[in-house]
Amino acid sequence: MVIAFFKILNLEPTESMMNTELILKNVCKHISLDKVEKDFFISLLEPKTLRRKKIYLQAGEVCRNSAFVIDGALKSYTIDKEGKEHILSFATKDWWIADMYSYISRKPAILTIEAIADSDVLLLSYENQQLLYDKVPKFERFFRILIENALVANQQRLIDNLSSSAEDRYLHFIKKYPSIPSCVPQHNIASYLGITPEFLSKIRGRLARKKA
Amino acid sequence: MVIAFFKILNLEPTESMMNTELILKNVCKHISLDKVEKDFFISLLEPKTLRRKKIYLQAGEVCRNSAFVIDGALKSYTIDKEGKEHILSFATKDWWIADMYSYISRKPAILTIEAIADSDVLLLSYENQQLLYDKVPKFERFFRILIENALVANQQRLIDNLSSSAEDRYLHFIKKYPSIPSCVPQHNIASYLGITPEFLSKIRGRLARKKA
DNA sequence: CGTCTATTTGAATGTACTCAAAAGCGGTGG
DNA sequence: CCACCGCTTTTGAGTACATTCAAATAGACG
Repeated sequence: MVIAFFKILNLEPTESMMNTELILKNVCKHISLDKVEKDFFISLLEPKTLRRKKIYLQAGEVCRNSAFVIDGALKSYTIDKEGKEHILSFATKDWWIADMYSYISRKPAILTIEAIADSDVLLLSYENQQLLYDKVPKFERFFRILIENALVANQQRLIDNLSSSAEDRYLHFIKKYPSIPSCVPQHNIASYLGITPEFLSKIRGRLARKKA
Repeated sequence: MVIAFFKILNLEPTESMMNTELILKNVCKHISLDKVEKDFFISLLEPKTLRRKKIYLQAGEVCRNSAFVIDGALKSYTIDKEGKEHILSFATKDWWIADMYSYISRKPAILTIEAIADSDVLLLSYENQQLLYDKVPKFERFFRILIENALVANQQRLIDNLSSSAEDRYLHFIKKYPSIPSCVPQHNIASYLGITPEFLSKIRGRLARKKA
């Protein structure tokens, strides 16, 4: 909540306040940047603080930004015709989140994005991203790689959904994302796995009994 | 099967034989190319003909190429521990197919890719793709967009799987890909939808009776 | 025409869901 | 500090959706 603190004092956030280290490290995993490029990139970001339950993007609006999570946790989800929430993705520290469809097509978002916990994010607007592509073409590569990885992860998840039981999917989830269960309510995890909260509870009961 | 014909005669396929129009049109939907760039791109492609049931990529091997389908139909799938096949994607005319994970990581493929019908494809090797990125950076953009679209489609499918019944998923599928049911056996569609062939048959029976 | 594979049909079963109610768990105020 | 509130999780009984297994039909190809 560092950024929030400076916001309250009504100071312009500076680089040091923004905790740019994390995002630069994230980018430099895939491309190398010199000082000027780093500074330019950082200058395009807008820090933002979200309180728990704050809806950052409402389905129906155009998603104008990609958000990089510095701290906290967000979720993206759809609401079906019966009013049920289905979580497409979580994003915690060091992850990006957006309604990809809306962001790239400039059409109304299908997803709603909401803070699960108080969160600090850095926003990169679509316009700034295009600017970035023009001035520092390396970023085409960075975001291509980012999306490639997202696609692969998504495909894995799809295969998982097609081939595994709810129990196996849950076990796989807590193994792959051990940090998430601690910061996300259980019924959200059920939604992500595509099962009801009641059933997830029963699975957990069964597993606990099995272990004992 | 034009390419196959020339292969039999042992002639080097030329541009005109390769039906490059389709792939160039596919590329030029997103980036514009001059003659030299087009020719260079085409020079990096390798035409290949696959008979029905031919396994083009075996899980465990490294996926060295992306395949663009000129004609025919392919599927990518995994086999689970119980020996059941789960189809991740189909590819017909004007689509790309690869084991994305293996292709970008150079690690053993998770997916097997197989021709469902006799097919003609154009292969772009990983090395040639890197070459292409170097010489014609616009292609970074093209493949980024391609993957963005693939990611969005995948996310949609995931949401669909989380939120809809098998019947709704089937209806959605035949609406979205009306051309596929005619060239793909029904049990493959069941596998894609994540249900058993028997159950898909029952759904179809129910729908037919409903309509009448 | 016979063989092989794909699809359909039916009965029994299992996995996951619905609905309802109870128990747990922070917070907040008296 | 305890009592109460709202929200999440657990538990249980009954139900629905989808699977398994087995057998019958239908289609495709030599």
